[in-house]
Amino acid sequence: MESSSENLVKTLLRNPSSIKTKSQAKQLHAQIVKTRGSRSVSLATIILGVYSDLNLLKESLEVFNNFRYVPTKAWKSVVRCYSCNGYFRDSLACFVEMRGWGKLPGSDVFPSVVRACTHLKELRVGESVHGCVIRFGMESDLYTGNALMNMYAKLQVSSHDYHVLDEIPQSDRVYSRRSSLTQDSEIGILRNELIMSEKSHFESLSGRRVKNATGLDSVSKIFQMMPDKDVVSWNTVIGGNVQSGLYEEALERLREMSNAYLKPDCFTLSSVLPVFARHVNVLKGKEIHGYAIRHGFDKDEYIRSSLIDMYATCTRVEDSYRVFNLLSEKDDVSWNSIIAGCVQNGTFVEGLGLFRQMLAANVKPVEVSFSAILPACAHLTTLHLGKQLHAYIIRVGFDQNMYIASSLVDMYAKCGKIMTARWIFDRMDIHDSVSWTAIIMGYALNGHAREATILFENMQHDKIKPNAVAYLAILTACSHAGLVDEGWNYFTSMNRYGVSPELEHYASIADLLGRAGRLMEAYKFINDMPIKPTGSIWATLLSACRVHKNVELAEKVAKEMSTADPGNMGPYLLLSNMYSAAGRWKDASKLRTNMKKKGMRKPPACSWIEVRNQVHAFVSGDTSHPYYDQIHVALRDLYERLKQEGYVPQISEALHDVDEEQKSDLLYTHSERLAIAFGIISTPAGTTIHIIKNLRVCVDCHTAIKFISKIMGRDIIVRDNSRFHHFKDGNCSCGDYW
DNA sequence: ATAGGGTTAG
Repeated sequence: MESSSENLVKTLLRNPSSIKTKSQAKQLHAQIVKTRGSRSVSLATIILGVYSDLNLLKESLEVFNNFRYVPTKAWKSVVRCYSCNGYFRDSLACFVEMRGWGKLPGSDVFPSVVRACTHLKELRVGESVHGCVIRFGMESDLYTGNALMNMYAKLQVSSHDYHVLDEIPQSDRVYSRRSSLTQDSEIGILRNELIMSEKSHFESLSGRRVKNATGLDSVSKIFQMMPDKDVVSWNTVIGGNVQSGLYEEALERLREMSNAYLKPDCFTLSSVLPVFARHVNVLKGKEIHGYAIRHGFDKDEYIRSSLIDMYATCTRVEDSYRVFNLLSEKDDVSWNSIIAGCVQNGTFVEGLGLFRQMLAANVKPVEVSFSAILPACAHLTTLHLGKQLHAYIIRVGFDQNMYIASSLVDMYAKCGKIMTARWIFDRMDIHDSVSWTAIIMGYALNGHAREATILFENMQHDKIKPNAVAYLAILTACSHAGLVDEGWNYFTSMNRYGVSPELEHYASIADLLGRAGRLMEAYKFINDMPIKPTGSIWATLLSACRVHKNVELAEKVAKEMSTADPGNMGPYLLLSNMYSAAGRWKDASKLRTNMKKKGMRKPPACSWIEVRNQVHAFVSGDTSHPYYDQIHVALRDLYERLKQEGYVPQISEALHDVDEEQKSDLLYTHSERLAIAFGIISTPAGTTIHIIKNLRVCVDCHTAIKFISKIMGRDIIVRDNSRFHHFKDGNCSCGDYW
């Protein structure tokens, strides 16, 4: 009996990996202590190895702490065990101490150490470890190589940020943004020890990091140098390429992978699905979905989240919903995918609803959740929701996240709170082209063209090259302020900076010329464009014709427009309004009858206002609001005071063939006036009134609101469908130019 | 040792 168990112990000690459970390991340990005591260093090392391989941290540490002299193998076991249990700081600390004792690391410990660096987001430490790997000739180890690729894929900055970081010591940047450990003195000391002792890999190679002389990123470079590669290696390099936006490379790798007779698996598929989603059409995406189903991958939760995203990116949100509803367990990623899908496809209210459902389902929102939902508040101009989200963001400490900060800037700007937007912008520690563009567009929409141009220049001083969207922002600023020459200069400079103008830029210039009254120039510009003009470009010119009362050109443009975009009722509507304004009632009514025959209906003018966290909507001529009587009284009162101040209604804007009295009646039932009157009676004196309108403000309302701001001593901010008007002391920020 | 979701666009 005694000898047979002794034989078993011997067999097990010769082959420790045959121990598969905790109780087996503990029994063996107990047996050894019983028969041979606990003094044998080599036996303890074997036991520690067994515990460590089974991820038993507590047991491993008990053995480890009993050593008086720690053998190399024991160090390695503990480093591994710490890392596997998520104690990355301890793993690194142990590794540093082990190196301090002069112990030689190997392929059995590097993967864990690299993994610890990855999780701790310690790129510089990781690079030092990489240097160490090279020095010990372990770069050809499969597992170490895979771990290193994974680390660089996760921690290196993506290639489009690159120019920002080129000129600045990158270590500073990486720590200030990515590391949560900057203030952690313990790891700080650790880091310094490591960096002092192990020379950073890329510093020793070229002094240049991330990208190097070969033009390859670190991930691809390691991949190329690896002598043995398995599916994990391929998946990691493909995932890394996708993360850095190197889509072509990723797909090329995928082809090479098949040529190497390796079968793509779940990991491969969920890494490349986003590429198909963004660069190939729905059909290709469906094909991939089919492939996933045939190979049984579609039950994988990761694949499903990717599919939700893919269908949403291809504007097929219904299909996203279908996949989403199939999920048995919905985690944060699947929620965020469907929410982002809604928001990106313009169904903002649904997006907000899903966000609430996610919270109700006790799924904690992460950074991505907020940057996905904030644009919904921006587009809906629901400041109270945006503020609530902002408060939440501050409480959980996400306010320095680039994506979140940029969407907060955008949200506040779109809600007319340009100063708050600026405040957040100024407090960001790094700006990228997106955050710059958000603030520039914010100033543009709020009518502060000067500030927009200054920021546009500052952006370039900050070494950010303007891209197509940034140009669109600055052109918008110019066109809203009537800065024709500046706008034209920016437009012509685009090619010099390697940005080729697209349809939107041409549209913006056409708008710029048209608004400025240079109608014929605009007409010629549109006709001479290298791109076929669309209905919407003609529409901007048409509305310019209306503002500058050029009926002849308007008729011509309306014709062009209905050819370019036959289903659009815009031209009829505008033209009919112009006929009305010019007193050509017959032409107007003929056109309207025609529209009715074609089944076209005019969207109702609508304005809304937030009072005490509630949205109140008013349609033109609306009498259904519970406080309508008070609103009506307030409007009459206002009208009297306006008249005393010298306000004269511009009845041509009433656009209907009715007698004078009715015209002025129509004038003070416009939806924005209802909303403003309600705002005045339901908020304390002096409070700024924010109004949102779905159509452009008419000339008469614009004049009236200027008077109201003066008489009532109120700032009134009106966002119409293209910009903001800040009314103050009888003036408007648009300078009567809109 | 590997995977999915995010910001600007009249």
